[in-house]
Amino acid sequence: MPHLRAPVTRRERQREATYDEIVDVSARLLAEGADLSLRAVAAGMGMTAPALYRYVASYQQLVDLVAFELDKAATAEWAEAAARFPEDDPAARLAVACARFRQWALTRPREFALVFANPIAEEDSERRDLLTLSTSGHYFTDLLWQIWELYQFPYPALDDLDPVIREAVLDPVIPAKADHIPTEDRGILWVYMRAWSALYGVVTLESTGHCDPRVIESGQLFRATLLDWLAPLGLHHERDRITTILDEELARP
Amino acid sequence: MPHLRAPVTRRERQREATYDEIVDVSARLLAEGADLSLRAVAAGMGMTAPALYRYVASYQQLVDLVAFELDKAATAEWAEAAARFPEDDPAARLAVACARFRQWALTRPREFALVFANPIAEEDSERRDLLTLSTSGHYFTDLLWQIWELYQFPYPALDDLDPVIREAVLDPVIPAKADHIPTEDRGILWVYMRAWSALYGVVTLESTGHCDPRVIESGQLFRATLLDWLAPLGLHHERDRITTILDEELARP
DNA sequence: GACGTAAGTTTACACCGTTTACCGTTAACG
DNA sequence: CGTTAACGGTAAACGGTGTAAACTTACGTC
Repeated sequence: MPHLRAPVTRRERQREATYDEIVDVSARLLAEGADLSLRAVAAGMGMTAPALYRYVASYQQLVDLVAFELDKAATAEWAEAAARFPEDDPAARLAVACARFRQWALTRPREFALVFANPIAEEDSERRDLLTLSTSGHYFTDLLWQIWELYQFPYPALDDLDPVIREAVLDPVIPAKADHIPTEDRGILWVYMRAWSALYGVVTLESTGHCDPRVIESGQLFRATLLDWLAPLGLHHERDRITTILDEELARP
Repeated sequence: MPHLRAPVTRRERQREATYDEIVDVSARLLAEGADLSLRAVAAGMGMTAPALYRYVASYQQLVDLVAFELDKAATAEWAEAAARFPEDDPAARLAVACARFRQWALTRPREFALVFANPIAEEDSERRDLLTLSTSGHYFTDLLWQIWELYQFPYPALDDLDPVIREAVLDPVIPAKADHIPTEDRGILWVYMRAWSALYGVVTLESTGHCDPRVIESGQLFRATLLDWLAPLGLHHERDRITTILDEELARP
Protein backbone atom coordinates (compact mmCIF):
# COMPACT_ATOMS: atom_id res chain seq x y z
CA MET A 1 0.00 0.00 0.00
CA PRO A 2 1.48 3.33 -1.06
CA HIS A 3 2.04 6.11 1.42
CA LEU A 4 0.42 9.50 0.95
CA ARG A 5 3.53 10.87 -0.69
CA ALA A 6 3.97 7.66 -2.60
CA PRO A 7 6.57 7.61 -5.33
CA VAL A 8 4.18 7.90 -8.24
CA THR A 9 4.74 5.05 -10.59
CA ARG A 10 4.46 5.45 -14.31
CA ARG A 11 1.08 3.75 -14.28
CA GLU A 12 -0.25 6.00 -11.58
CA ARG A 13 0.85 9.06 -13.47
CA GLN A 14 -0.83 7.79 -16.60
CA ARG A 15 -3.97 7.04 -14.69
CA GLU A 16 -3.99 10.50 -13.23
CA ALA A 17 -3.56 11.94 -16.71
CA THR A 18 -6.52 9.91 -17.91
CA TYR A 19 -8.67 11.36 -15.14
CA ASP A 20 -7.62 14.81 -16.21
CA GLU A 21 -8.52 14.03 -19.78
CA ILE A 22 -11.93 12.75 -18.69
CA VAL A 23 -12.58 16.06 -16.99
CA ASP A 24 -11.21 18.07 -19.90
CA VAL A 25 -13.31 16.28 -22.48
CA SER A 26 -16.38 16.53 -20.27
CA ALA A 27 -15.89 20.24 -19.78
CA ARG A 28 -15.43 20.67 -23.51
CA LEU A 29 -18.63 18.76 -24.23
CA LEU A 30 -20.60 20.90 -21.82
CA ALA A 31 -19.07 24.08 -23.19
CA GLU A 32 -20.09 23.00 -26.68
CA GLY A 33 -23.66 22.59 -25.50
CA ALA A 34 -23.61 18.83 -25.90
CA ASP A 35 -24.95 16.45 -23.29
CA LEU A 36 -22.58 14.88 -20.84
CA SER A 37 -22.65 11.16 -21.55
CA LEU A 38 -20.29 8.30 -20.92
CA ARG A 39 -20.22 7.43 -24.59
CA ALA A 40 -19.55 10.96 -25.73
CA VAL A 41 -16.74 11.38 -23.23
CA ALA A 42 -15.25 8.05 -24.20
CA ALA A 43 -15.49 8.87 -27.88
CA GLY A 44 -13.86 12.22 -27.24
CA MET A 45 -10.93 10.36 -25.74
CA GLY A 46 -10.74 7.80 -28.51
CA MET A 47 -12.06 5.05 -26.28
CA THR A 48 -15.18 2.95 -25.99
CA ALA A 49 -17.70 3.63 -23.28
CA PRO A 50 -17.13 0.53 -21.13
CA ALA A 51 -13.48 1.49 -20.80
CA LEU A 52 -14.53 4.45 -18.68
CA TYR A 53 -15.71 2.00 -16.07
CA ARG A 54 -12.04 1.43 -15.22
CA TYR A 55 -12.06 4.95 -13.88
CA VAL A 56 -15.60 5.60 -12.76
CA ALA A 57 -18.11 3.20 -11.28
CA SER A 58 -21.18 4.78 -12.83
CA TYR A 59 -22.48 7.70 -14.80
CA GLN A 60 -23.37 9.48 -11.57
CA GLN A 61 -19.77 9.19 -10.43
CA LEU A 62 -18.61 10.72 -13.68
CA VAL A 63 -20.99 13.59 -13.09
CA ASP A 64 -19.73 14.01 -9.54
CA LEU A 65 -16.15 13.99 -10.67
CA VAL A 66 -16.78 16.57 -13.36
CA ALA A 67 -18.91 18.66 -11.02
CA PHE A 68 -16.14 18.75 -8.44
CA GLU A 69 -13.57 19.85 -10.97
CA LEU A 70 -15.87 22.40 -12.58
CA ASP A 71 -16.49 23.88 -9.17
CA LYS A 72 -12.78 23.99 -8.52
CA ALA A 73 -12.01 25.67 -11.83
CA ALA A 74 -14.86 28.15 -11.48
CA THR A 75 -13.84 29.07 -7.96
CA ALA A 76 -10.32 29.73 -9.19
CA GLU A 77 -11.80 32.16 -11.71
CA TRP A 78 -13.79 34.05 -9.12
CA ALA A 79 -10.90 34.10 -6.74
CA GLU A 80 -8.60 35.48 -9.39
CA ALA A 81 -11.07 38.20 -10.25
CA ALA A 82 -11.52 39.01 -6.57
CA ALA A 83 -7.77 39.17 -6.11
CA ARG A 84 -7.70 42.55 -7.80
CA PHE A 85 -8.52 43.75 -4.31
CA PRO A 86 -5.89 43.24 -1.62
CA GLU A 87 -6.09 40.40 0.85
CA ASP A 88 -6.94 42.78 3.68
CA ASP A 89 -10.12 43.84 1.91
CA PRO A 90 -12.23 40.70 2.11
CA ALA A 91 -15.48 42.66 1.79
CA ALA A 92 -14.56 43.88 -1.67
CA ARG A 93 -13.35 40.42 -2.58
CA LEU A 94 -16.63 38.90 -1.48
CA ALA A 95 -18.61 41.36 -3.58
CA VAL A 96 -16.56 40.55 -6.66
CA ALA A 97 -16.66 36.80 -6.01
CA CYS A 98 -20.43 36.78 -5.61
CA ALA A 99 -20.92 38.75 -8.80
CA ARG A 100 -18.60 36.42 -10.68
CA PHE A 101 -20.32 33.41 -9.23
CA ARG A 102 -23.61 34.74 -10.56
CA GLN A 103 -22.08 35.58 -13.90
CA TRP A 104 -20.73 32.06 -14.18
CA ALA A 105 -24.12 30.61 -13.29
CA LEU A 106 -25.82 32.74 -15.94
CA THR A 107 -23.42 32.06 -18.79
CA ARG A 108 -23.04 28.35 -17.97
CA PRO A 109 -26.43 27.25 -16.67
CA ARG A 110 -25.76 23.62 -17.53
CA GLU A 111 -22.56 23.57 -15.56
CA PHE A 112 -24.26 25.36 -12.70
CA ALA A 113 -27.06 22.81 -12.64
CA LEU A 114 -24.50 20.02 -12.58
CA VAL A 115 -22.63 21.43 -9.62
CA PHE A 116 -25.28 23.18 -7.57
CA ALA A 117 -28.68 21.84 -8.55
CA ASN A 118 -27.70 18.20 -8.71
CA PRO A 119 -30.05 16.44 -6.32
CA ILE A 120 -28.31 14.69 -3.45
CA ALA A 121 -30.41 12.11 -1.71
CA GLU A 122 -30.50 11.90 2.06
CA GLU A 123 -28.93 8.48 2.19
CA ASP A 124 -26.01 8.35 -0.23
CA SER A 125 -23.24 9.46 2.05
CA GLU A 126 -20.57 9.27 -0.63
CA ARG A 127 -21.98 12.20 -2.53
CA ARG A 128 -22.55 14.06 0.72
CA ASP A 129 -18.88 13.67 1.55
CA LEU A 130 -17.99 15.03 -1.84
CA LEU A 131 -20.20 18.03 -1.15
CA THR A 132 -18.16 18.72 1.98
CA LEU A 133 -15.09 19.13 -0.19
CA SER A 134 -16.70 21.77 -2.40
CA THR A 135 -14.03 24.25 -3.35
CA SER A 136 -16.42 27.16 -3.74
CA GLY A 137 -17.86 26.46 -0.33
CA HIS A 138 -14.48 26.64 1.29
CA TYR A 139 -13.64 29.80 -0.58
CA PHE A 140 -16.78 31.61 0.52
CA THR A 141 -16.50 30.43 4.10
CA ASP A 142 -12.96 31.64 4.21
CA LEU A 143 -13.91 35.06 2.91
CA LEU A 144 -16.68 35.32 5.48
CA TRP A 145 -14.26 34.40 8.24
CA GLN A 146 -11.87 37.09 7.13
CA ILE A 147 -14.72 39.58 7.07
CA TRP A 148 -15.61 38.67 10.60
CA GLU A 149 -12.02 39.08 11.74
CA LEU A 150 -12.06 42.57 10.29
CA TYR A 151 -15.55 43.80 11.06
CA GLN A 152 -16.63 41.62 13.99
CA PHE A 153 -20.21 41.36 12.87
CA PRO A 154 -22.61 39.94 15.45
CA TYR A 155 -23.37 36.24 15.44
CA PRO A 156 -25.58 34.11 17.67
CA ALA A 157 -24.12 32.58 20.78
CA LEU A 158 -24.19 28.81 20.89
CA ASP A 159 -26.85 28.93 23.59
CA ASP A 160 -29.13 30.99 21.39
CA LEU A 161 -29.01 28.44 18.63
CA ASP A 162 -31.45 25.62 18.12
CA PRO A 163 -29.88 22.45 19.59
CA VAL A 164 -29.71 20.77 16.20
CA ILE A 165 -28.06 23.81 14.64
CA ARG A 166 -25.63 24.00 17.54
CA GLU A 167 -24.63 20.44 16.85
CA ALA A 168 -24.33 21.22 13.15
CA VAL A 169 -22.01 24.19 13.63
CA LEU A 170 -19.87 22.32 16.17
CA ASP A 171 -19.38 19.38 13.86
CA PRO A 172 -20.10 20.78 10.40
CA VAL A 173 -20.61 18.54 7.40
CA ILE A 174 -20.92 21.55 5.15
CA PRO A 175 -17.94 22.71 3.16
CA ALA A 176 -16.18 24.91 5.64
CA LYS A 177 -12.70 25.20 6.97
CA ALA A 178 -14.05 25.35 10.49
CA ASP A 179 -11.15 23.89 12.41
CA HIS A 180 -9.57 27.26 12.91
CA ILE A 181 -12.80 28.78 14.19
CA PRO A 182 -12.92 28.63 17.98
CA THR A 183 -15.76 26.58 19.38
CA GLU A 184 -17.46 29.56 20.99
CA ASP A 185 -17.40 31.46 17.70
CA ARG A 186 -19.05 28.73 15.70
CA GLY A 187 -22.21 30.79 15.55
CA ILE A 188 -20.50 32.42 12.60
CA LEU A 189 -21.21 29.28 10.64
CA TRP A 190 -24.90 29.88 11.12
CA VAL A 191 -24.48 33.32 9.57
CA TYR A 192 -22.60 31.63 6.76
CA MET A 193 -25.34 29.09 6.14
CA ARG A 194 -27.97 31.79 6.05
CA ALA A 195 -25.97 34.03 3.75
CA TRP A 196 -25.12 31.16 1.45
CA SER A 197 -28.77 30.17 1.33
CA ALA A 198 -29.69 33.66 0.19
CA LEU A 199 -26.95 33.82 -2.43
CA TYR A 200 -27.73 30.31 -3.64
CA GLY A 201 -31.38 31.25 -3.91
CA VAL A 202 -31.16 34.20 -6.26
CA VAL A 203 -28.45 32.68 -8.37
CA THR A 204 -30.35 29.43 -8.82
CA LEU A 205 -33.54 31.29 -9.60
CA GLU A 206 -31.77 33.34 -12.24
CA SER A 207 -29.67 30.52 -13.64
CA THR A 208 -32.62 28.19 -14.14
CA GLY A 209 -34.59 31.02 -15.71
CA HIS A 210 -37.59 30.80 -13.40
CA CYS A 211 -37.84 34.53 -13.46
CA ASP A 212 -38.58 37.44 -15.77
CA PRO A 213 -35.65 37.59 -18.24
CA ARG A 214 -35.60 41.38 -17.98
CA VAL A 215 -35.20 41.14 -14.23
CA ILE A 216 -32.31 38.75 -14.70
CA GLU A 217 -30.67 40.95 -17.29
CA SER A 218 -30.94 43.98 -15.05
CA GLY A 219 -29.27 42.19 -12.16
CA GLN A 220 -31.44 44.11 -9.71
CA LEU A 221 -32.74 41.08 -7.87
CA PHE A 222 -29.25 39.81 -7.27
CA ARG A 223 -28.04 43.28 -6.34
CA ALA A 224 -30.82 43.86 -3.83
CA THR A 225 -30.28 40.48 -2.23
CA LEU A 226 -26.60 41.12 -1.74
CA LEU A 227 -27.11 44.63 -0.41
CA ASP A 228 -29.52 43.25 2.17
CA TRP A 229 -26.67 41.18 3.52
CA LEU A 230 -24.24 44.04 4.04
CA ALA A 231 -25.66 45.02 7.42
CA PRO A 232 -25.71 41.51 8.93
CA LEU A 233 -22.07 41.15 7.90
CA GLY A 234 -21.11 44.36 9.63
CA LEU A 235 -20.56 46.15 6.35
CA HIS A 236 -23.10 48.96 6.74
CA HIS A 237 -20.31 51.52 6.86
CA GLU A 238 -18.94 50.12 3.65
CA ARG A 239 -22.27 50.23 1.88
CA ASP A 240 -21.42 52.88 -0.71
CA ARG A 241 -18.04 51.46 -1.50
CA ILE A 242 -19.28 47.88 -1.86
CA THR A 243 -22.25 49.02 -3.90
CA THR A 244 -19.91 50.75 -6.32
CA ILE A 245 -17.76 47.66 -6.64
CA LEU A 246 -20.82 45.49 -7.14
CA ASP A 247 -22.31 47.73 -9.82
CA GLU A 248 -18.97 47.91 -11.55
CA GLU A 249 -18.77 44.14 -11.52
CA LEU A 250 -22.35 43.72 -12.74
CA ALA A 251 -21.69 46.09 -15.63
CA ARG A 252 -18.83 43.94 -16.85
CA PRO A 253 -19.28 42.12 -20.21
CA MET B 1 -64.25 26.91 -35.18
CA PRO B 2 -65.84 26.11 -31.85
CA HIS B 3 -66.74 28.82 -29.42
CA LEU B 4 -65.17 29.01 -25.99
CA ARG B 5 -68.12 27.21 -24.46
CA ALA B 6 -68.13 24.79 -27.31
CA PRO B 7 -70.45 21.81 -27.09
CA VAL B 8 -67.88 19.20 -26.18
CA THR B 9 -68.03 16.43 -28.66
CA ARG B 10 -67.50 12.81 -27.72
CA ARG B 11 -64.06 12.90 -29.25
CA GLU B 12 -63.08 16.00 -27.38
CA ARG B 13 -64.21 14.50 -24.11
CA GLN B 14 -62.24 11.34 -24.78
CA ARG B 15 -59.20 13.34 -25.69
CA GLU B 16 -59.47 15.31 -22.51
CA ALA B 17 -59.75 12.09 -20.55
CA THR B 18 -56.60 10.80 -22.22
CA TYR B 19 -54.73 13.91 -21.18
CA ASP B 20 -55.90 13.35 -17.63
CA GLU B 21 -54.72 9.77 -17.77
CA ILE B 22 -51.32 10.86 -19.06
CA VAL B 23 -50.98 13.14 -16.07
CA ASP B 24 -52.26 10.51 -13.65
CA VAL B 25 -49.91 7.82 -14.88
CA SER B 26 -47.00 10.26 -14.89
CA ALA B 27 -47.74 11.32 -11.33
CA ARG B 28 -47.96 7.69 -10.29
CA LEU B 29 -44.63 6.91 -11.91
CA LEU B 30 -42.94 9.79 -10.14
CA ALA B 31 -44.55 8.85 -6.84
CA GLU B 32 -43.23 5.31 -7.27
CA GLY B 33 -39.75 6.69 -7.71
CA ALA B 34 -39.55 5.66 -11.35
CA ASP B 35 -38.26 7.92 -14.07
CA LEU B 36 -40.69 9.89 -16.15
CA SER B 37 -40.36 8.57 -19.69
CA LEU B 38 -42.61 8.54 -22.72
CA ARG B 39 -42.37 4.79 -22.96
CA ALA B 40 -43.18 4.19 -19.31
CA VAL B 41 -46.16 6.52 -19.44
CA ALA B 42 -47.41 4.91 -22.63
CA ALA B 43 -46.98 1.44 -21.17
CA GLY B 44 -48.81 2.52 -18.05
CA MET B 45 -51.74 3.47 -20.25
CA GLY B 46 -51.60 0.30 -22.33
CA MET B 47 -50.30 2.16 -25.34
CA THR B 48 -47.13 2.28 -27.34
CA ALA B 49 -44.80 5.24 -27.04
CA PRO B 50 -45.36 6.77 -30.48
CA ALA B 51 -49.07 7.04 -29.73
CA LEU B 52 -48.28 9.68 -27.14
CA TYR B 53 -47.12 11.88 -29.96
CA ARG B 54 -50.78 12.39 -30.81
CA TYR B 55 -51.00 14.32 -27.55
CA VAL B 56 -47.60 15.86 -26.98
CA ALA B 57 -45.07 17.00 -29.53
CA SER B 58 -42.03 15.94 -27.53
CA TYR B 59 -40.79 14.59 -24.24
CA GLN B 60 -40.21 18.13 -23.03
CA GLN B 61 -43.83 18.96 -23.65
CA LEU B 62 -44.88 15.93 -21.64
CA VAL B 63 -42.70 17.16 -18.80
CA ASP B 64 -44.19 20.64 -19.07
CA LEU B 65 -47.70 19.27 -19.05
CA VAL B 66 -47.05 17.10 -16.03
CA ALA B 67 -45.17 19.90 -14.27
CA PHE B 68 -48.08 22.27 -14.77
CA GLU B 69 -50.58 19.81 -13.37
CA LEU B 70 -48.34 18.81 -10.47
CA ASP B 71 -47.99 22.46 -9.59
CA LYS B 72 -51.75 22.86 -9.78
CA ALA B 73 -52.45 19.85 -7.59
CA ALA B 74 -49.77 20.80 -5.07
CA THR B 75 -51.05 24.36 -4.84
CA ALA B 76 -54.53 23.02 -4.17
CA GLU B 77 -53.08 21.04 -1.26
CA TRP B 78 -51.34 24.05 0.27
CA ALA B 79 -54.37 26.22 -0.28
CA GLU B 80 -56.60 23.69 1.42
CA ALA B 81 -54.27 23.46 4.38
CA ALA B 82 -54.08 27.24 4.55
CA ALA B 83 -57.86 27.47 4.42
CA ARG B 84 -58.06 26.37 8.03
CA PHE B 85 -57.50 30.06 8.66
CA PRO B 86 -60.22 32.45 7.54
CA GLU B 87 -59.98 34.41 4.34
CA ASP B 88 -59.46 37.64 6.24
CA ASP B 89 -56.26 36.29 7.77
CA PRO B 90 -53.97 36.09 4.76
CA ALA B 91 -50.84 36.32 6.93
CA ALA B 92 -51.64 33.07 8.67
CA ARG B 93 -52.58 31.52 5.36
CA LEU B 94 -49.27 32.56 3.86
CA ALA B 95 -47.34 31.04 6.74
CA VAL B 96 -49.15 27.74 6.36
CA ALA B 97 -48.85 27.75 2.58
CA CYS B 98 -45.12 28.40 2.69
CA ALA B 99 -44.57 25.62 5.20
CA ARG B 100 -46.64 23.22 3.13
CA PHE B 101 -44.80 24.25 0.00
CA ARG B 102 -41.54 23.39 1.71
CA GLN B 103 -42.92 20.14 3.04
CA TRP B 104 -44.02 19.18 -0.45
CA ALA B 105 -40.59 20.04 -1.85
CA LEU B 106 -38.89 17.92 0.78
CA THR B 107 -41.06 14.85 0.46
CA ARG B 108 -41.24 14.99 -3.33
CA PRO B 109 -37.88 16.32 -4.47
CA ARG B 110 -38.26 14.83 -7.94
CA GLU B 111 -41.55 16.53 -8.48
CA PHE B 112 -40.14 19.75 -7.13
CA ALA B 113 -37.20 19.59 -9.50
CA LEU B 114 -39.58 19.00 -12.39
CA VAL B 115 -41.70 22.02 -11.60
CA PHE B 116 -39.30 24.52 -10.08
CA ALA B 117 -35.76 23.57 -11.06
CA ASN B 118 -36.49 22.71 -14.67
CA PRO B 119 -34.17 24.93 -16.68
CA ILE B 120 -35.95 27.34 -18.98
CA ALA B 121 -33.79 28.75 -21.72
CA GLU B 122 -33.91 32.42 -22.58
CA GLU B 123 -35.25 31.87 -26.04
CA ASP B 124 -38.02 29.27 -25.92
CA SER B 125 -40.99 31.53 -25.36
CA GLU B 126 -43.49 28.69 -25.21
CA ARG B 127 -42.19 27.40 -21.91
CA ARG B 128 -41.91 30.94 -20.63
CA ASP B 129 -45.58 31.47 -21.34
CA LEU B 130 -46.36 28.29 -19.47
CA LEU B 131 -44.40 29.62 -16.52
CA THR B 132 -46.64 32.67 -16.49
CA LEU B 133 -49.60 30.41 -15.87
CA SER B 134 -48.04 28.79 -12.83
CA THR B 135 -50.81 28.09 -10.36
CA SER B 136 -48.60 28.35 -7.31
CA GLY B 137 -47.28 31.68 -8.51
CA HIS B 138 -50.78 33.08 -8.79
CA TYR B 139 -51.71 31.72 -5.41
CA PHE B 140 -48.76 33.31 -3.65
CA THR B 141 -49.17 36.62 -5.45
CA ASP B 142 -52.78 36.70 -4.48
CA LEU B 143 -51.96 36.06 -0.82
CA LEU B 144 -49.38 38.81 -0.88
CA TRP B 145 -51.86 41.21 -2.38
CA GLN B 146 -54.38 40.42 0.34
CA ILE B 147 -51.70 40.96 2.95
CA TRP B 148 -50.94 44.34 1.48
CA GLU B 149 -54.61 45.30 1.48
CA LEU B 150 -54.72 44.46 5.17
CA TYR B 151 -51.36 45.66 6.46
CA GLN B 152 -50.32 48.24 3.87
CA PHE B 153 -46.66 47.33 3.99
CA PRO B 154 -44.34 49.81 2.29
CA TYR B 155 -43.34 49.21 -1.29
CA PRO B 156 -41.11 51.16 -3.65
CA ALA B 157 -42.62 53.89 -5.79
CA LEU B 158 -42.31 53.37 -9.51
CA ASP B 159 -39.83 56.23 -9.70
CA ASP B 160 -37.57 54.55 -7.17
CA LEU B 161 -37.36 51.39 -9.23
CA ASP B 162 -34.72 50.60 -11.77
CA PRO B 163 -36.16 51.41 -15.22
CA VAL B 164 -36.02 47.78 -16.29
CA ILE B 165 -37.78 46.63 -13.13
CA ARG B 166 -40.38 49.35 -13.57
CA GLU B 167 -41.09 48.03 -17.02
CA ALA B 168 -41.24 44.50 -15.63
CA VAL B 169 -43.79 45.30 -12.92
CA LEU B 170 -45.92 47.35 -15.30
CA ASP B 171 -46.09 44.55 -17.86
CA PRO B 172 -45.27 41.45 -15.84
CA VAL B 173 -44.46 38.13 -17.48
CA ILE B 174 -44.24 36.45 -14.11
CA PRO B 175 -47.19 34.49 -12.79
CA ALA B 176 -49.22 37.20 -11.17
CA LYS B 177 -52.76 38.35 -11.34
CA ALA B 178 -51.61 41.92 -11.71
CA ASP B 179 -54.49 43.39 -13.64
CA HIS B 180 -56.34 44.34 -10.50
CA ILE B 181 -53.28 46.04 -9.02
CA PRO B 182 -53.37 49.77 -9.82
CA THR B 183 -50.47 50.99 -11.90
CA GLU B 184 -49.08 53.18 -9.16
CA ASP B 185 -49.08 50.25 -6.72
CA ARG B 186 -47.13 47.92 -8.97
CA GLY B 187 -44.11 48.32 -6.74
CA ILE B 188 -45.77 45.59 -4.72
CA LEU B 189 -44.75 43.17 -7.43
CA TRP B 190 -41.14 43.99 -6.71
CA VAL B 191 -41.70 43.02 -3.11
CA TYR B 192 -43.31 39.86 -4.38
CA MET B 193 -40.37 39.00 -6.62
CA ARG B 194 -37.92 39.52 -3.81
CA ALA B 195 -39.94 37.51 -1.32
CA TRP B 196 -40.47 34.71 -3.79
CA SER B 197 -36.78 34.67 -4.54
CA ALA B 198 -36.01 34.20 -0.86
CA LEU B 199 -38.60 31.46 -0.42
CA TYR B 200 -37.53 29.73 -3.61
CA GLY B 201 -33.94 29.87 -2.43
CA VAL B 202 -34.23 28.04 0.86
CA VAL B 203 -36.71 25.54 -0.42
CA THR B 204 -34.57 24.68 -3.44
CA LEU B 205 -31.47 24.43 -1.30
CA GLU B 206 -33.22 22.06 1.07
CA SER B 207 -35.04 20.08 -1.58
CA THR B 208 -31.93 19.39 -3.63
CA GLY B 209 -30.06 18.44 -0.47
CA HIS B 210 -27.18 20.89 -0.91
CA CYS B 211 -27.17 21.46 2.79
CA ASP B 212 -26.51 19.72 6.09
CA PRO B 213 -29.30 17.13 6.49
CA ARG B 214 -29.61 18.02 10.17
CA VAL B 215 -30.22 21.64 9.27
CA ILE B 216 -32.91 20.58 6.84
CA GLU B 217 -34.54 18.31 9.35
CA SER B 218 -34.59 21.03 11.97
CA GLY B 219 -36.30 23.46 9.63
CA GLN B 220 -34.40 26.33 11.21
CA LEU B 221 -33.00 27.71 7.99
CA PHE B 222 -36.45 27.86 6.45
CA ARG B 223 -37.92 29.29 9.63
CA ALA B 224 -35.32 32.03 9.91
CA THR B 225 -35.72 33.00 6.28
CA LEU B 226 -39.47 33.35 6.62
CA LEU B 227 -39.26 35.28 9.88
CA ASP B 228 -36.93 37.76 8.21
CA TRP B 229 -39.70 38.54 5.80
CA LEU B 230 -42.34 39.36 8.37
CA ALA B 231 -41.18 42.96 8.83
CA PRO B 232 -40.97 43.85 5.12
CA LEU B 233 -44.53 42.55 4.75
CA GLY B 234 -45.79 44.72 7.57
CA LEU B 235 -46.28 41.75 9.85
CA HIS B 236 -43.94 42.79 12.69
CA HIS B 237 -46.90 43.15 15.04
CA GLU B 238 -47.98 39.66 14.12
CA ARG B 239 -44.58 38.17 14.73
CA ASP B 240 -45.44 36.00 17.72
CA ARG B 241 -48.68 34.75 16.29
CA ILE B 242 -47.20 33.91 12.90
CA THR B 243 -44.19 32.27 14.53
CA THR B 244 -46.49 30.02 16.50
CA ILE B 245 -48.43 29.06 13.41
CA LEU B 246 -45.21 28.41 11.54
CA ASP B 247 -43.72 26.23 14.28
CA GLU B 248 -46.96 24.35 14.58
CA GLU B 249 -46.91 23.72 10.85
CA LEU B 250 -43.25 22.69 10.85
CA ALA B 251 -43.89 20.20 13.63
CA ARG B 252 -46.53 18.45 11.59
CA PRO B 253 -45.80 14.86 10.43
C1' DG C 1 11.21 -14.60 -18.87
C1' DA C 2 6.81 -15.92 -16.64
C1' DC C 3 3.00 -14.18 -14.37
C1' DG C 4 -0.60 -11.21 -12.68
C1' DT C 5 -3.01 -7.30 -13.30
C1' DA C 6 -4.54 -3.20 -15.39
C1' DA C 7 -6.67 -1.17 -19.37
C1' DG C 8 -8.60 -1.70 -23.12
C1' DT C 9 -11.90 -4.14 -26.70
C1' DT C 10 -16.21 -6.50 -28.48
C1' DT C 11 -20.60 -7.99 -27.78
C1' DA C 12 -24.91 -7.78 -25.75
C1' DC C 13 -28.94 -6.15 -23.10
C1' DA C 14 -32.46 -3.11 -21.82
C1' DC C 15 -33.80 1.04 -21.95
C1' DC C 16 -34.66 5.89 -24.10
C1' DG C 17 -36.90 9.69 -27.65
C1' DT C 18 -38.32 10.04 -32.23
C1' DT C 19 -39.68 9.10 -37.19
C1' DT C 20 -41.95 6.62 -40.68
C1' DA C 21 -45.38 3.87 -42.83
C1' DC C 22 -49.51 1.75 -42.21
C1' DC C 23 -54.40 0.83 -40.67
C1' DG C 24 -58.98 0.77 -38.49
C1' DT C 25 -62.52 3.82 -36.57
C1' DT C 26 -64.97 7.97 -36.26
C1' DA C 27 -66.82 12.18 -37.35
C1' DA C 28 -68.17 15.53 -40.80
C1' DC C 29 -70.00 16.87 -45.24
C1' DG C 30 -71.83 17.14 -50.04
C1' DC D 1 -76.28 7.87 -47.50
C1' DG D 2 -71.95 7.33 -49.04
C1' DT D 3 -67.56 9.53 -49.44
C1' DT D 4 -63.71 11.63 -47.33
C1' DA D 5 -60.66 13.25 -44.16
C1' DA D 6 -59.10 13.47 -39.72
C1' DC D 7 -58.08 10.94 -35.57
C1' DG D 8 -55.85 7.55 -32.66
C1' DG D 9 -53.60 3.87 -32.67
C1' DT D 10 -49.96 0.06 -34.26
C1' DA D 11 -45.31 -2.08 -35.72
C1' DA D 12 -40.82 -1.42 -37.25
C1' DA D 13 -36.77 0.98 -37.24
C1' DC D 14 -32.93 4.49 -36.20
C1' DG D 15 -29.70 6.30 -33.25
C1' DG D 16 -28.87 7.20 -28.73
C1' DT D 17 -28.20 6.05 -23.61
C1' DG D 18 -25.97 3.34 -19.20
C1' DT D 19 -24.24 -1.00 -17.92
C1' DA D 20 -22.57 -6.03 -17.62
C1' DA D 21 -19.76 -9.86 -19.05
C1' DA D 22 -16.21 -12.07 -21.57
C1' DC D 23 -12.13 -11.60 -23.86
C1' DT D 24 -7.58 -9.64 -25.38
C1' DT D 25 -3.48 -7.03 -25.07
C1' DA D 26 0.16 -4.65 -22.88
C1' DC D 27 2.65 -3.34 -18.94
C1' DG D 28 5.12 -3.78 -14.45
C1' DT D 29 7.07 -6.79 -11.18
C1' DC D 30 9.18 -10.70 -9.10
